[in-house]
Amino acid sequence: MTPATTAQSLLEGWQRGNVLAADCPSRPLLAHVTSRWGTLVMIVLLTGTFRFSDLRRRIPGISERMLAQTLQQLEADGFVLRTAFQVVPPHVEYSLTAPGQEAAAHVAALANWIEDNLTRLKPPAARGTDPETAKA
Amino acid sequence: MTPATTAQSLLEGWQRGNVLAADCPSRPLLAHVTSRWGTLVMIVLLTGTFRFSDLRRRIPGISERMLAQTLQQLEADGFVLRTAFQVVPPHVEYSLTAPGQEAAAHVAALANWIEDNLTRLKPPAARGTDPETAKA
DNA sequence: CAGGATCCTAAACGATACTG
DNA sequence: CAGTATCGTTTAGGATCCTG
Repeated sequence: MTPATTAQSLLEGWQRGNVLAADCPSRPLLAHVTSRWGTLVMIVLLTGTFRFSDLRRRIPGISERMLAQTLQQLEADGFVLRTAFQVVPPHVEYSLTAPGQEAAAHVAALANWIEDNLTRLKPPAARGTDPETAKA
Repeated sequence: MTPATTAQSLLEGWQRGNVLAADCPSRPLLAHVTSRWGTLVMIVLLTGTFRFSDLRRRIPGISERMLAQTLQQLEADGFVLRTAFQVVPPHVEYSLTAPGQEAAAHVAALANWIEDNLTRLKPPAARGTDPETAKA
């Protein structure tokens, strides 16, 4: 850590509009939104407001821990709005903020593009034997 | 491996257009393109054709291994075109395929959106003390 | 120059048990 | 119901050395 960590010096390290810089503030945000579960949570929330359990059911394979963690990140980032009703048993609803909806739209656009263009990419045969799957 | 692995039976496991299914074929593709370095490689390649060393220099912080691995994945997926000239010393050029450019455009759009909307998301104070950074 | 091989650390992830 | 705490496993990622 350098002695003079002023706003000025911080700005010197990365050019504005450069996601490539390792210390670009947008990197963690991008990471959260493009993370394994972050992507799916954003896509699901794009379709409505849901409770914790609803989200778990709609995202097959996600664990409680990962869902909670992902939601907290996205909330801290300002993508997700968490609304807790003070009742017992607890009732919490999750939805997208206004910026969250815009970001989610981009994420969904990418996901949809990939689905729609699967055949233009590598042929099914190649996809079946890629290193990821065949590593066993 | 089930006895009848027909196209039909494969289609039964996941509904078309559902990235949420754990076994959706688009998931690995999405994962590669949204991976830490995959994103950056795609964005850089969107601006032109580059050699291995060029890419390393343009993506600060990436290691040889990760660059090689990322490029191989993206090539296997059909996003990246690898052109090797048979000369010594070796000369290899990387560029985006046609579908790769479309995919990269989506990735870049998301990254740019985040940069442009940083201030609409959490205030700088919150970003400075998020769990990721302050975990030490 | 463009990687492959190897070894290692850190982080992500998952399962389970428990609590207000 | 909506999480937290803890633990163990798996994977991503990094450093280094080596080769065609």
